[in-house]
Amino acid sequence: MPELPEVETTRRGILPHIINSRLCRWEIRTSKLRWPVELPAELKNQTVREVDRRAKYLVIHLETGALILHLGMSGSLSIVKLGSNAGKHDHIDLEFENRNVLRLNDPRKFGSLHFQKFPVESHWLLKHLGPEPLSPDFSGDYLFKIRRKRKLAIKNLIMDGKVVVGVGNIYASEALFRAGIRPNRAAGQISRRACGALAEAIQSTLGEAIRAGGTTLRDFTNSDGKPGYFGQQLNVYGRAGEVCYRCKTPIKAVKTGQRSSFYCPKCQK
DNA sequence: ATAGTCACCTGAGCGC
DNA sequence: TGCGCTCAGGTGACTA
Repeated sequence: MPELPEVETTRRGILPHIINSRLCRWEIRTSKLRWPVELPAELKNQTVREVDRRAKYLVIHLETGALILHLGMSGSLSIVKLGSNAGKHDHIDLEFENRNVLRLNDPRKFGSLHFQKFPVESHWLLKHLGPEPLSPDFSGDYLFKIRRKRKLAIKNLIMDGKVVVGVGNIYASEALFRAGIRPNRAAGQISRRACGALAEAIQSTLGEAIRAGGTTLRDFTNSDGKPGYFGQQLNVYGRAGEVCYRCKTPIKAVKTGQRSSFYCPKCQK
């Protein structure tokens, strides 16, 4: 269930349970995820130095490199006690010397796990990623510049990881609502002013969602402690036919690319 | 180079 | 209860 805020919430949730602990063994029950999962023997007994995030990838720094983990569409991580029974879609366990087990569950198997020696950014999955939305590298001016001559829908542009990372289908619709821009407007025709509003909307939407996810961190080790957008107010996503909270106009749904988008025809132009 | 489509996989929900 | 269809939070690979 992961967009950037969920991945960030997961990062903060697992961090205290594995940091400074040694990875003593692992169990790969299903290696057939998005790409074959195979971990080199050299990882054994390496200590977790840091748990980081890049885009929607969790980056678990060890001593000679890092694990790069993606949750795909349906992945989730939990911390369980050594020896606890694995369920149907519990594909991978990473066992630590403190008897904590980091367990990956992923029904649809779109997730992935790789190991990359330092420097981690050289990994092919990370190499071509655009700026983090919450970093100073991402701004209205940047968006304005990069959007030139682009004919695709603005929603597709902000969901392109080479442009900016971490904006998934839900938060793309939500950010466009905040900025007052229809999802299928051609990117190239968005004004400088609107690009500024959109960059801010992306940052505020993601930032608030991270803060909302943070409230569930305490329960992280419970398998049902699902952090994320269910607790949070969505203005348009999934609300086709219901009325806009702001103006009472019915929310519309459209397809942009092959994904559903939602918008208020009055608040968004 | 860009834009659009397909593919990977499982489960839930719906109409019949 | 069962069948078949559609849809779902992601994203690399492929095609035109």
